[in-house]
Amino acid sequence: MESRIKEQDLFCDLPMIHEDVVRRVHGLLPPREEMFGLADLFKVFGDATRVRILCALRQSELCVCDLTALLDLSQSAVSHQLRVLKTARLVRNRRQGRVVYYSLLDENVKEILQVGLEHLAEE
Amino acid sequence: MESRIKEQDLFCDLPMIHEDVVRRVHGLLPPREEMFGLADLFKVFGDATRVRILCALRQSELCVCDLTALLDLSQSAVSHQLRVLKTARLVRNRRQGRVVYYSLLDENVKEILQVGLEHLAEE
DNA sequence: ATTATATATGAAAAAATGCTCATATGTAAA
DNA sequence: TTTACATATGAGCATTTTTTCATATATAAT
Repeated sequence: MESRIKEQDLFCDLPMIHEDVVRRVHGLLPPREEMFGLADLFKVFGDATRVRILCALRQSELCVCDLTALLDLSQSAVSHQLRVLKTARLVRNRRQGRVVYYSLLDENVKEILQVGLEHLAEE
Repeated sequence: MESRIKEQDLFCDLPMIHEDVVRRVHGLLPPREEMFGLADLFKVFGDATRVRILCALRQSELCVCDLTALLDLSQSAVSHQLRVLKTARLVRNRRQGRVVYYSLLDENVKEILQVGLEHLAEE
């Protein structure tokens, strides 16, 4: 993955650096793990197929077949992406007979989509 | 990229599909372009290096050299990612002499980071 | 039990992404 | 104008990601 910041690496060897600012910002950064987690979270949102799935589930619980119909993708591709979404804990599912229904896990997921959409609207 | 949804593709040929629900959800989906734009937006947030850059810029305007010092990356890598961030209109820059300072473009970017961090905290 | 159907999954192809290296550009100082 | 330095960028490589294809699993109906 990536190596830890060592103290001697905190500042580059160039003369024009703003040491004081860098040191202060470094102290205010979220923990490393948190930033990596944040990137991983957004990464899941960063795919058109998954966004479309999430937007659909925002309206209603849907089964895999429903989603396959809505998106122009193979059932396999949809299933694979649903697994990604479930692993990331953005959706949950329940089985009824041989049909598996998916829905958004919580309001937070809706909110993230919402903030993103609002950002796009403001341009 | 991806082909348009044709009317005959709206429903798959399986018998157990919930036609009514799918049709309703289809009408409520954001425009195709918007969902693709949303995915592209989150894609930019979906990388640890860029998230770290954004978290740093959340605290203060910084020059490329500062960022290179904060992250354990090459100046080239930082510059490349800054270009991605700028193209996505998440950061802006100003030149002062030969130093280029970067900062977040607007409050919206902070907000997106914030919502993401809050989601992580709720687990 | 056998067949049908909805979903899941492994492997491999295909596509996208991020980094490094070398080098270019732009500005300032000598 | 020559040199130095901060930043930018193109090309190539390595890695990751997403899709497809074939097939497996799970449940229901016959």
